[in-house]
Amino acid sequence: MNSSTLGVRQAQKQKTRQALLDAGLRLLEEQSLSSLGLREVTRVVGVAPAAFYRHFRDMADLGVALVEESLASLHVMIRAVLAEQADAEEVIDRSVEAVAAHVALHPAHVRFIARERHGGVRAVREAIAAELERFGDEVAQALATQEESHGWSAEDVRMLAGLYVDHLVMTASAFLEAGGAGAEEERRIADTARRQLRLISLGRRHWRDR
Amino acid sequence: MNSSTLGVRQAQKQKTRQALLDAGLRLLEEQSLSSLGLREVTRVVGVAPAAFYRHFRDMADLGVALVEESLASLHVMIRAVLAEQADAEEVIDRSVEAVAAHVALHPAHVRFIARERHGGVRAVREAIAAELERFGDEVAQALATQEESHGWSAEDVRMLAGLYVDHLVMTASAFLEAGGAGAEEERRIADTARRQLRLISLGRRHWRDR
DNA sequence: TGTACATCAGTGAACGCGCGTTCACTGATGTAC
DNA sequence: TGTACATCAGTGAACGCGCGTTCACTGATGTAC
Repeated sequence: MNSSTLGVRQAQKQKTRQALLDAGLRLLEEQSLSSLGLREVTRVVGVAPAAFYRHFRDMADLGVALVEESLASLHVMIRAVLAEQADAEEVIDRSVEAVAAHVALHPAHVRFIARERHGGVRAVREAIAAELERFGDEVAQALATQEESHGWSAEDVRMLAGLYVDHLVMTASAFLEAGGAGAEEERRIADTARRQLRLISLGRRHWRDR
Repeated sequence: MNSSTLGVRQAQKQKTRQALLDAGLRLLEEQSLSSLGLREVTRVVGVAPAAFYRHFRDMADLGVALVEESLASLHVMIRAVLAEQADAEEVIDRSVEAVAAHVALHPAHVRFIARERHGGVRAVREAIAAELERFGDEVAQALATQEESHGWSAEDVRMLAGLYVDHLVMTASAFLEAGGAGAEEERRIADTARRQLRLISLGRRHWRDR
């Protein structure tokens, strides 16, 4: 056994751990983390309740692990959008499409973040806040390199980045709630999101000549 | 006994009901509605568990009642801000001050709304969504009468109103989380909120000449 | 005003149930030689 | 390669506990006459 291939024992342990995370995420679609029980999770996975302790200290610990998992995929999506080189209008269209696609692909992850961002478990709230702050920093860094940000203070760029990140989370959870409501409602949400981004983009363009 | 003064019995019942709501709100500062127990609430109030059923069907029912209570005070605050006649910069300053004051005065109400807006109890989520939509409509109505909205479509005005309402909720919960972090952090949040509102206001001013 | 009866907010005991945590254990996997 | 021992992921039984809900009840308040 070398460092890149895990032994059979480690591999099996990882598998069980992932099964616990998957089961937790699934159960969290219909409740909050602070009411999710350890026995519920192990029952779904099909292991003894006590096995849980081989992987997590308690449910809050599992929640923090879910934060990392949930935001990793979002991170990839955001990077892709930021990397694009196109005019403002096109970036807006692509961003809204990317958010819609992300929600369709990872609804449980998005729901978990929206639900627990202000939820009842401190450790999880803090993990989400820290991660979203890193997102904001990353967006700010990308914005700073763009021509429209010439002459902006670092604080102003960060403020705009925060507005974008908040808008992203809002739009994602709007798509999520519309999940069952049909394509009509989804189009309405996408349309509103695009117009809001256009308005913000306009404000950005005129920021210098206030 | 006439219709305006309740009998002793009715008055006592109201008092107990309010005590249950107050206790629930207090207990929800450290957990989510979906994990709050009926017995916890009655224990704090000092009544028998079974007494709960004289007032609410279950905890979700109590939650819906808390939504109405929590948003009533916010409604009053928003109306006051909207009624103001002043230049944009002044309205922004007053709005952010009003939000900060509201959070300082009703922290538990704000926390409840932020937490349960995307929480695990459907009936409560829906009650909050419906109420925030009414807020949006009201803000839109106020915006429509302003000079800057001349030539705007109703849809565009409603889109802007939605942006303001979302920003309000975001800012309120940011103030809340900063609650214990000192005046420094609060000033930073107020400053960011003001700049974001200024940028949105700029976008609004240039919306027509896109 | 006084009396007889109706209402109903709150009681207290009881129920079955699922919870989180502990513990000594088992047996497959890993390691040393 | 084979053997003897160590490790440790997962087991299964047990524990005490608080939960939501039910029920017949009590006694203060309300109503009709």
